[in-house]
Amino acid sequence: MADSKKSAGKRRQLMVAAAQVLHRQGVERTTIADIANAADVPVGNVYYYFKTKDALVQAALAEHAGHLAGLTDELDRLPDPRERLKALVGGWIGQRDVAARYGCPTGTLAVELDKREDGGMDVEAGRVIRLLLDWAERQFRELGAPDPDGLALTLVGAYQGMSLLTNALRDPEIMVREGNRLLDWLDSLPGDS
Amino acid sequence: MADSKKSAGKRRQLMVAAAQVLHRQGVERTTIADIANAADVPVGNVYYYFKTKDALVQAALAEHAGHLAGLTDELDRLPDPRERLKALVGGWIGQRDVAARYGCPTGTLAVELDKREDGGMDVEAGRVIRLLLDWAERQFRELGAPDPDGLALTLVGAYQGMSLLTNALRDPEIMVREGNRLLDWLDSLPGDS
Amino acid sequence: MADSKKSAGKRRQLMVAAAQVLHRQGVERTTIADIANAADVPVGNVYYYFKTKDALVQAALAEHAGHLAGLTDELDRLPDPRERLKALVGGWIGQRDVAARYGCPTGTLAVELDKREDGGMDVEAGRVIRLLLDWAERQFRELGAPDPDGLALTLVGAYQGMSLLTNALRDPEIMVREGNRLLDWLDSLPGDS
Amino acid sequence: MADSKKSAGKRRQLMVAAAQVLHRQGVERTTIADIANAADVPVGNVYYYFKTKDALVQAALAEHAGHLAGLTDELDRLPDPRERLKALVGGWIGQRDVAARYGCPTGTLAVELDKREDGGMDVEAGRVIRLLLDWAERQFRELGAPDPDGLALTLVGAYQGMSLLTNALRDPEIMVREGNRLLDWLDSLPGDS
DNA sequence: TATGAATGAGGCTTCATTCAT
DNA sequence: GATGAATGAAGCCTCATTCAT
Repeated sequence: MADSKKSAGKRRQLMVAAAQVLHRQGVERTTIADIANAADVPVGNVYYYFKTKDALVQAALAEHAGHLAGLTDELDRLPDPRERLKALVGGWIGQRDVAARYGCPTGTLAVELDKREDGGMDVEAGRVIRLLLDWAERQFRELGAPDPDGLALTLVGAYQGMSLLTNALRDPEIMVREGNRLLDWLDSLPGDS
Repeated sequence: MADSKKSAGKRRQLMVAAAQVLHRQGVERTTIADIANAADVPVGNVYYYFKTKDALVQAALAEHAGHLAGLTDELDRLPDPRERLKALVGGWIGQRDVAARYGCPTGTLAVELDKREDGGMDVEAGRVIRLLLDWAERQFRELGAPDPDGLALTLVGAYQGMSLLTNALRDPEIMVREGNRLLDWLDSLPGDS
Repeated sequence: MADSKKSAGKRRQLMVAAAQVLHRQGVERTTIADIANAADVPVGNVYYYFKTKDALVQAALAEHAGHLAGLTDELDRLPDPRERLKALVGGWIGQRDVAARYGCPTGTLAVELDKREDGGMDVEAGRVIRLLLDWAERQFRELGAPDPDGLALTLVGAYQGMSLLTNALRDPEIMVREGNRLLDWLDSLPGDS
Repeated sequence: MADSKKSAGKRRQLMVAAAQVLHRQGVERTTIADIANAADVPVGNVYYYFKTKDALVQAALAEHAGHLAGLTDELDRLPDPRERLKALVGGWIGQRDVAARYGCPTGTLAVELDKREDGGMDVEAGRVIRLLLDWAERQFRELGAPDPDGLALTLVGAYQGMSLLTNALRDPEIMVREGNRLLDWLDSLPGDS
């Protein structure tokens, strides 16, 4: 059973390992060998699954997107949009230690990819961020709040900003403080619930 | 006299060039040669002014810190703390095109340096960010607002977040939108002015 | 029946594909995968038919030899040796576009194999060329021309030379010009016909 | 004195080494390290003089062109064009052992480069061959022979062909035999001398 | 001080060949 | 037999750093 998964799963293993290692070490400081080791795959074999390092980075981005989609799907089960948003923020706070150490995966990746000339990989990163923006906007809209688009921008921007500060100052408490402020803000918004 | 200036000036030239090029290309993708070229200094000569690449990065950080100090000094001439804060935000909005293309210099540098193992260079980046935090806190305090510490965190966090989104989505308008929101927010704060 | 043919046919498919692809891309720039693809055979399967890449190259050489044998057999049906030789040259001229693009298959292969250290594969290439030399010598001898050996050398040498120039200068007209000169030369030779 | 040449001469050293090693081993089988070793230069340093392996190959081609120019300059001192051409052929015969082992430098290089996709390096090889064609044509024209263009093609074609056969069959005597035939042919041409 | 040149470690990628099913 | 996957040895190239003058 484990074996039947092996072959099909190796690609996945690599994606997961890439997502994690790239988040921790950054794109440029991470070698293919690093990822191969983390995935417990021989270096040469990586190229059977991904033609270039860039392809692996893209895969890591996709992995983050998938993770995010899984998270929002989870949240969508909550009946109330305000509660969904608050649960999202709660999740951020829960990740404060990771954020303090490595920052927001998508955000830091986006920053790094932006410096590359590679065709449109930065755009790809933007797309992942937009996933979150769009989901948030839907919640605000469902809530009946005015300017849901702008509110989403504010929320996600606040998240990226507090992640960055938390990371730069190595202080998880920032995440708590600003997270709670966001929770209050969400509560203060007029809306159907 | 010209000569004594020259060598002192070369060091400065390198710092300025480093700050600019590192902001645009990122730390890892920038070579010593890139910076040397931008500063119009022969490659071999760089090492007379900076022992290692890391030292150059540090210098770039210091350059950013100096620039920031110059900016806040400028703002400090304004009589009213609320106006100072609003002028700061106005400056951010004015930089929207740079932000869309390259992000916030200090923020992106901090993100990249965090991924390095090098001794404490990430801390250094944090220090630059804290300069801004401290200045903002002083303004809020002078304004008589409650929790000036938290307000500074919110303000600077919002700046970093909106810079990141602006950059990731390549849309300067985000900077305008969120910047205006911050201006309104500053106006809404209770205070002595 | 279909199946028994299949596996025998696959070997042949690979030989034909190898001959073609190696001619076009050269030995060193051609990968096993290239040949496998051209032959529509899974990569891993190639090794059931040929132990090494070298064996495939040898097979391509044999394929060229076989092709050459088929050609001379065809020509041998002509009653007159002078006509046979002229028909050979006519065939060369007819191949001018291929020659302009890729050169003479045997000649270019010989040049490349000569650079290898591999045991005697260059000798093998020489053998294929000698097939042609020997056949030409027989025709000259049958024609009663003096020094048939030397004439064969001159004829085949001229062919290799004009192929190379045609290829290097990418000009098929060279093949026509020099081919016609050879035809005149053959006509001018004293002989029984 | 030797030292003053060192720095300026290193580029040249590399060109000469490249020309020789590439002739012997072929383009694809030759590594940068091979050339670096032959030139007694550390591998990493090669890239200071030549940006890529292709650039080195180009340089080798230029070296061959230079060598050829030197040769024809030498020949141009002879008063009679027929003698110049005969001296050229004599030189070819004199090189028979090299030809038997490695073929004609320009010809084999042209064959190999033709298989590459690299931008126009094959054309470059053609240009070197054309140098020889043009020189020969000038001699035939000066001799007053009809169709000097065609005669040059015949002469150089014969050279390439006999080099290839000599190399493929590993028999220097072919060079002697065909070389002498060319000498007779040159003598038989009507002309002013 | 100034500078072109030198050095070598390390990263990405390709590919012939071998395995496991 | 058949086949996708695995493996590791090179090869090309970049670059921080050091040297020699």
